[in-house]
Amino acid sequence: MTRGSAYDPARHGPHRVVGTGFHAEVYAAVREVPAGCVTTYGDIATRLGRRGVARQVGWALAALPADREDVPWFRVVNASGSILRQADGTPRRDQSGLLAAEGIDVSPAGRVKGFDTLRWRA
DNA sequence: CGGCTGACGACCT
DNA sequence: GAGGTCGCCAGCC
Repeated sequence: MTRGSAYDPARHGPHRVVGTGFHAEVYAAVREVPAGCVTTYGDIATRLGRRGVARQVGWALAALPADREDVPWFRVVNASGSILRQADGTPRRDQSGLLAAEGIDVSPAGRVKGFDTLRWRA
């Protein structure tokens, strides 16, 4: 992300509404995920009728402003059931903590315990 | 218009 | 499980 392809508040500002309807579609889909469940980027993409665009879903969530607390982004994990982590292992946001608040355990390695049974599909 | 980057995923070794 | 490859496509330069 050397040239601002990903969401960068320093460049775009926290209030900038990025893109067209795509982001809104993603956010709407994520809001449908019930508390205590998890889903994947790929599932969101499929739910939007855009199978295979999991990457764009991730892009949209990366652009999610911090004040959008109505979007439970932390319930979205990758297809392996792993949560967000930076290269150094420090979470960019406390995803495991937010999940724990809903009764979802995350292993030290960053994987949702019982992912297969907690996984929610539309 | 061309090139580049990804909070990804399926598949292969 | 751990790595590498390729495809996906929106947004920015």
